[in-house]
Amino acid sequence: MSEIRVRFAPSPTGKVHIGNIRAAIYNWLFARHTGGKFLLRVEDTDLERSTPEAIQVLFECMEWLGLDYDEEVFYQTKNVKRHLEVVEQLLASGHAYKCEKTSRDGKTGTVVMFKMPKEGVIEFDDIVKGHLSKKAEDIQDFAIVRSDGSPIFHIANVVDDIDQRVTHIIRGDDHVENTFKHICIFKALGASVPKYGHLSMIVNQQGKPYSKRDGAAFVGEYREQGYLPEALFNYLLLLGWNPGDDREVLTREEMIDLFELEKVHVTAAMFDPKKLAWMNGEYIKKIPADKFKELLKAKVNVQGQGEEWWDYLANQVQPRTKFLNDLKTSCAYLTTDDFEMDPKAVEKRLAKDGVKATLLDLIERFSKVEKWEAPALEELVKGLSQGNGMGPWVHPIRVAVSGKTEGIGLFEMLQLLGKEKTLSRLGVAAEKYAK
RNA sequence: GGCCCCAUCGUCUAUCGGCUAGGACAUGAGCUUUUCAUGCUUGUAAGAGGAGUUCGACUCUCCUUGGGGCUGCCA
Repeated sequence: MSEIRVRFAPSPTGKVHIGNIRAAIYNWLFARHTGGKFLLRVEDTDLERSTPEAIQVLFECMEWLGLDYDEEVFYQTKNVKRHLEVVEQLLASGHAYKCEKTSRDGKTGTVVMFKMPKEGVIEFDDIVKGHLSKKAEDIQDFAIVRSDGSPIFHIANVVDDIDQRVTHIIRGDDHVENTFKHICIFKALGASVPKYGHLSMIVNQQGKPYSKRDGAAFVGEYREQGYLPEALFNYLLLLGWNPGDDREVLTREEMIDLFELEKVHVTAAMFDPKKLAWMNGEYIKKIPADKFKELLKAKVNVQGQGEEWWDYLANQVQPRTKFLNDLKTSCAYLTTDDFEMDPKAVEKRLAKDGVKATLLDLIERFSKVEKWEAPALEELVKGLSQGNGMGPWVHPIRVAVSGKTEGIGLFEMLQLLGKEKTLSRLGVAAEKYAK
C-alpha cells in the first residue's frame, strides 16, 4: 500500500490568488486527514516572473496560513533535463513527433508535439466531479517542447508528478481539459495515472472568476488588511465544503478530522467578503485575552497606563472588533487629544440648542465625583434622567469625548479616559461645538 | 462554432425518494430601560422551465433554458 502524496504546484508570480490558495488548503487538509504527504512544487519555468522575491512571497503566504509541507521544495526548473529526456523517450517510442509550427505571435520554428490517440474514449473518475470522459478525437495533438528547446507545462507537470510520486492531483477546475491530455502522457510513459480531484472556481458577483477587479484577490491583501489567517483559512474551506452539520467555525483539528474530498462541491462558489468579515470577528473573539491585549498595545499607542487599564480596555474592545486594523482608529481618542471629530456626529449630538448647558452642568457634577469608575458615573447620569432615557446626556458626552457615535460602553470609556481628560474634553466641546 | 461541466433563499450551504425544504452570512423588526462593531428573540427569503419514472420527486432519467470551463510554442 503506497502512501498518499499530494502537491501544491503554483507558479510564483509574486502574488498568491485566493482560488489557488484554496487548492493548497484542500491539498493540505487531504494529506493531513489521510496521513499522507503534502508537497510543495514551485513551477518556476517562467523565468521573468519567477524571481526569488516572488518565491519568497509564496513561502510567506503558506507560512501565514499554517500550510506546512513535507519534504524539500521541488523546483521545476531543476528538473528540465529530466523533462527533455522523457521527451526523447516519447519521440523514440513514437508518442511524439517534431513539427514546424507558426505561433500566434508569428514566430516559426520546430516544436515537439505529443501525439494523441485518434480513437477511443479517455475517461477518469474525478473525486469531486465524478466520472468524466471525452472522445480522443475531440482532443488535438499538443506541443510539449518549444522551438527554443524548453519543455512546456504539460510535459513538465506530468514528469514532475511522476518523479514526486504524486498519487492524487487536487487542483483547479480550469485543468479538467488538460487532464485528458495528461492521462495520455502518463500512459505513454507506462506510468500509473494518479487520481484527480478538480476544484470549482471562486467567482465574483457576476459569476466570473474572481479577479483583482472584484476586490482583494490575493492572500497578501488579506494579511495587510488585518484578517486573521485562521479566518481566511476557515472561510475558504467553507467555500465548497462543509462538515455535514451546522458547524461553520472549526478548529484546525476538526477540519483535519472531518475533511473529505468526496464532499467537496462541484459548483462554483461566489466569494462573499461580508461573511469573511463576520468570520474574522468570530476569530478575533477567540483570541486569548492576554494575546489580544498585546495586539491592542501594539496598535494603540498609549503611554503610562498599567496592566489593569489595558485589561479593562481589551475586555471592552475585543468583542466589538471585526478587523485588527480598525483598532488604531477606533481607539484614537485614547491616544491623543487631537482625535478626529466626525462631522455628522457633531451635527447630530452637539450642535443643538441646549447641549451647551447640559455639558456645562455635567462638568460641574462630574468634577465632584471622587470615585471615577463606570458604575458610579452611570448612577449619576441615571439620576439625571430620572427614569427616562439617558439619551440626552449620553450621546453628547460620547461625541464630545471620542468624536464618534459608536464605540465601547460610554461609562467604561469615561473611566478609561480618566476624570481630567473627560472634563477637559467636555469643556472643549461645550465651547467649540455646542449651542 | 466544437467539446466538457454545472443549476436549493441575495450569498455559502443541509437534504443521499417521504419536506411544515433546515442552518449560517447579509437584511427587516424587537429586546438588552446609553452607543453598537457585542448578546438574545424574531420576520422576509429558495428547489430555472417542461416531460418522464414512481404510491410519492429538490432528490432518478431526458429535453429546454441559463451559467461556467477549455479550445496557445500560458500555466
